[in-house]
Amino acid sequence: VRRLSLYLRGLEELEREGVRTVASEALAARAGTTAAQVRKDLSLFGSFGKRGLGYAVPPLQAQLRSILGLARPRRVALLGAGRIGAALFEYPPFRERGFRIVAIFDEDPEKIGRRWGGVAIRPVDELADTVRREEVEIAVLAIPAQAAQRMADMLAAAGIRGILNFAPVQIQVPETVVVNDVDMSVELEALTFALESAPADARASGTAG
Amino acid sequence: VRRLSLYLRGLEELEREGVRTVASEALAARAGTTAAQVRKDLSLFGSFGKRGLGYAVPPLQAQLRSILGLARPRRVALLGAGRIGAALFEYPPFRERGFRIVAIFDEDPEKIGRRWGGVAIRPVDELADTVRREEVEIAVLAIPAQAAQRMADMLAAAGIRGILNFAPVQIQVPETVVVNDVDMSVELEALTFALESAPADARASGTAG
DNA sequence: AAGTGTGAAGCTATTCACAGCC
DNA sequence: GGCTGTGAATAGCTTCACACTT
Repeated sequence: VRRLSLYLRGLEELEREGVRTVASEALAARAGTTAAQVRKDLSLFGSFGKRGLGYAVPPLQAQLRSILGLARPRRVALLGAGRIGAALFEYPPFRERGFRIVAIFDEDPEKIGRRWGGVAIRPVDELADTVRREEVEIAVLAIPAQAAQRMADMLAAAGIRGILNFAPVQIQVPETVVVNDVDMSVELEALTFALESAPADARASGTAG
Repeated sequence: VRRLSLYLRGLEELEREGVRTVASEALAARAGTTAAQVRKDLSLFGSFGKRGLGYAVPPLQAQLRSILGLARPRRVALLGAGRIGAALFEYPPFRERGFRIVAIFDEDPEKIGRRWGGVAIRPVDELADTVRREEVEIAVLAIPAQAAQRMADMLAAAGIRGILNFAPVQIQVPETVVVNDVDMSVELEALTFALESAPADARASGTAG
């Protein structure tokens, strides 16, 4: 599934380079996978290519955006105005893909009331109201582990639909909420595992899973 | 593989709670998986449990640390002293697991010469020397996409063994280098995909893959 | 009784190979 | 001739079920 997102990125690069049409082989190289994989993945959602030619870049881009649910902008709340929150708030790929951070929350009274690029940092007790008023669909959890479950409960109660969780803890949510975890120390440890267990035959790129 | 890392975290939590012994069932709950999965995963590396009792927390922790290559501290270089770099530099789970950031690099002359908690921000042309002198094993790439391949080439030439890549681009490295990609916008798009394709039966936690 | 370790079964994902279209 | 779409084959991963140990 997340390969689709890599294909979309590859197509954006190709478009910037002025390429109009692309073969599965070339797209696979950009996404770090194989031509057969690209074709299988895409054919799962429809027939987008032309035999003998390849895929037309702009239409396939539009298709992928639609499949990935990026056809319309998404309203996002950021929880946690610390360093990770700051990094995510300014992260260009988010806004390029249509994610709009419309609300920021923090528990630190020092931070509450400040503004980041026109968005006020609010106290957590305004969460439910703000989520509803601003029609927030997605929350990004950039807070310490011990606060994560509490915030997840409030978000679920406020009717959020998805959570991108950067907190290094497993959160429990009702079935109505989709969670995706991004765990940076797990990723770093996957790397040391690969270093430890394959110091000789270490194969490149993405093998650290 | 990255479940091992989640088990380790669960064991650390359990130790803080004073628990001495744990069943696969309970550990699975913390890691968001099943008891059978925990037993399979662990049995792949040895027999760590006692039938009828479960796993002894501290020894299993030590075993997992060793399997994950965390037995000794790892010397890390941070490339990119921007917002993402700042977030990662201060990220407590990294230092808790024995990752030591011993060098920081950036291309911005404004930033070069500054210090973050005693570590100087250096220009990129000092990279090879510093990596060797400081015996850096791992690099964290927290830089824009267009600079990533260039930095990866320099790191590979300097003899780095692993790269944790936060840049939203696929980098090419020689076989001697292991790369692990962390792509935040891919993760966010995996979430919107799940929202789009399963608005009704959305199952919780980790389903967004 | 409680709970691991593990073969076997079941399932999902990837790769192969090639017919069919441009 | 080049390249997609896709069944078939393969590989990898997860769940099941239960013998066996404490």
